[in-house]
Amino acid sequence: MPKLFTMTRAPRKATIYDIARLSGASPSTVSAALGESWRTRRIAEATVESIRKIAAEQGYSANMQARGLRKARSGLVGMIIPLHDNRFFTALSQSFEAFARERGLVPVIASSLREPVEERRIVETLISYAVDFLFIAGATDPDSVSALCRSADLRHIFVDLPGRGAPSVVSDNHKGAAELTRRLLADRPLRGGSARDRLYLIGGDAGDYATARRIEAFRDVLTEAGIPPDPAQIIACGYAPRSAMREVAALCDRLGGLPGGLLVNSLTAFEGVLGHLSGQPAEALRAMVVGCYDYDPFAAWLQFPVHMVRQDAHGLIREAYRMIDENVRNLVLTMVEPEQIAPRTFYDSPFADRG
Amino acid sequence: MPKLFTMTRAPRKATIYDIARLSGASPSTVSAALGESWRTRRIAEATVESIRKIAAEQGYSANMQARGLRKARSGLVGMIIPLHDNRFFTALSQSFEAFARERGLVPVIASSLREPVEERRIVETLISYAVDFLFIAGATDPDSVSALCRSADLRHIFVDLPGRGAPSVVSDNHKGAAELTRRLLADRPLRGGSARDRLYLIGGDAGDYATARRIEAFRDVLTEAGIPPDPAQIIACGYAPRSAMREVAALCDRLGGLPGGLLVNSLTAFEGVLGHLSGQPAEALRAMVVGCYDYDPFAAWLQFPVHMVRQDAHGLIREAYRMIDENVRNLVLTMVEPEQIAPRTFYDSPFADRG
DNA sequence: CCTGTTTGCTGCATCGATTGTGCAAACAGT
DNA sequence: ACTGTTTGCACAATCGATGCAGCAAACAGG
Repeated sequence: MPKLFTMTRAPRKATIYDIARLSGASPSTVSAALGESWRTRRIAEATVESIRKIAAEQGYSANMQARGLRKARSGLVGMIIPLHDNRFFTALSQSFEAFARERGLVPVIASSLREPVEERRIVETLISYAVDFLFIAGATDPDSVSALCRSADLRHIFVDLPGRGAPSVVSDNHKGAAELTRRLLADRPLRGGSARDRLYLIGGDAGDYATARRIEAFRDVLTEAGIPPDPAQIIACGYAPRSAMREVAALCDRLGGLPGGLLVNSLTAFEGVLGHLSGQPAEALRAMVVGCYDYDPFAAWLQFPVHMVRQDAHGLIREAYRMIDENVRNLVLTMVEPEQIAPRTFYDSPFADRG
Repeated sequence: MPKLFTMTRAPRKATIYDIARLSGASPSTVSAALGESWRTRRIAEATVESIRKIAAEQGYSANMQARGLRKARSGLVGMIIPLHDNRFFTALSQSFEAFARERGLVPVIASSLREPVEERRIVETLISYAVDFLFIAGATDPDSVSALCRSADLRHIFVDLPGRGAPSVVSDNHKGAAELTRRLLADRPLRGGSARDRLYLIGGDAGDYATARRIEAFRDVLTEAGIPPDPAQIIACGYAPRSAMREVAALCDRLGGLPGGLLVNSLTAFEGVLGHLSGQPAEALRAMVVGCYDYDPFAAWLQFPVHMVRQDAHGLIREAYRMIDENVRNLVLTMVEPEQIAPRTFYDSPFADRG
């Protein structure tokens, strides 16, 4: 069997100067021939052909650093997400990447882990690399990010939470949460006869835009239903699984058992909630209604039914790209509708043929 | 309230030439002062201080395209994964990113959707951007990727599946699957009295390295246990949820009911399996043992217990970085041990304080 | 044949940072 | 005071691609 890979060091990558030498043309002609500009620069079609042939033989590909330096744009496009380990954000990533590829751009996805310092560092880094535009999903401090981007003249769009410094595309959190709350109440009308006979919202950060909207909707719907919520029914304890687990345990302690209903505000919080709930007897669980803002295919099939809301990640990203394509600069705020997913439903993602 | 953002176009970003002008020093001195080389270039500490002060005031940050062009490296590091929408791969992403940041590098993560053509395009693009090294997780054609990388003198490491053209770091799939199979058998010794009284492996591509190792282990353990498997017990129907759903439905049809046990070979396949299983009566489900290669926090709490295997994504990536750091060039293959996760277990990820 | 236009290409400066080389001024040694 | 070393910095080339300005040759029109 032949040795597949020799250890011979590859010769330096071919440049337009190499192709120029080989083809007898000048570097500027080669550049034009390999790019789009050969027509306007009146390079003979025959010349273009022969140059392209040689370039292909040499396995030429442009040095994007040089091109970027000259053209002051890189072909890179950035997106900031809080973390990779969450279905909603990975759905954003997947769509962001797909649309970027469609346009011949290279997506750079960075996760901030919701750290303001990290967030700024990432933006500064992406600016250093001259990304052509930036999508910001889940910034802790949108205004400061906008200021940074503006100072570098970098186009940016806020996704999932609105900023005051650039166009924004957000989920209709109020509508999604209102509808979810209604569904939970329809399932079991928790009129608050006792503290246990109530619906509790858990998880998220009340300072966050999305969470704030959802809490608002939660309050509105309960109030409309004639059962205005007690502040104790809203437990915005952050997104970390651990803390949600602690809080739901503490709640059960206070109540002397499971609450009548739980609206969990994020998948990560739900992971924690689950850690506690699953220690509970099955019949107790069945006596409870549970909802979760955000959809996860596995969470759809738990021991107890879970009403879920699927945010339209693909739609959010599509809208954001539309704004880039149409060069929208004003402070518009586009809403994208989320979708209610009934318990035990098989949902096919836009990348369902995936592996 | 003051207008937060004026529409005044930002002045062009400051360069070392601007800083040079402002500080009275030469561009080369500025470059040295702002970098690491000022000591060896004998720039007076006082000069360095004053230049850095001015640079900070001007919000200077280096143009990475120019630097990259000159130094022939970019500070970008690439990783290819099949897709974002899967816990195992996102865990790889998260760790890849964390280690990159630690080293001051910018991670570029690209998903190939397991398309050979896309895969090559991605590698070529990353080469154009002069990424400093590349991790390849889940290539469809490792040898061809290696050839491409070698032609550009690009260091690369295979992760999760071994390549013949570069060092590899892989999970010990055989061990993980063997142990999982044993656990399933311990739970319910399926001796194959009838076709229903058997363990079935479903999902994955028998041509894939990981799947092949797992199938091997599955066979080995059953054979050891004195119940050599029938070929019909191995259904490598790919990774797509839809196809797993079809296949498991077909299997149940053939058997006239649920099989005694199911070892699902990937999370995406498991999503599909679930779509079918969940239509089944609860007591039928409880009569079955289920295992899944790969871990998902929600899958841990389904209606029926699921034995899972958690691959050590963090460990895989750590090893891969170690090889880069230590400049390993020979064709080593490092194994990282996966971990068995008992049903209904709360597992804390390395990024558990996340949001 | 002579002038004006079009065609097809080359030369050169440029983007911003890095780095090898060179060169004064300061300083040390005798 | 005179030579040799060290210190501190500036100059200019360079990385690879791009695009403006310009220049021969071919060609058209009279």
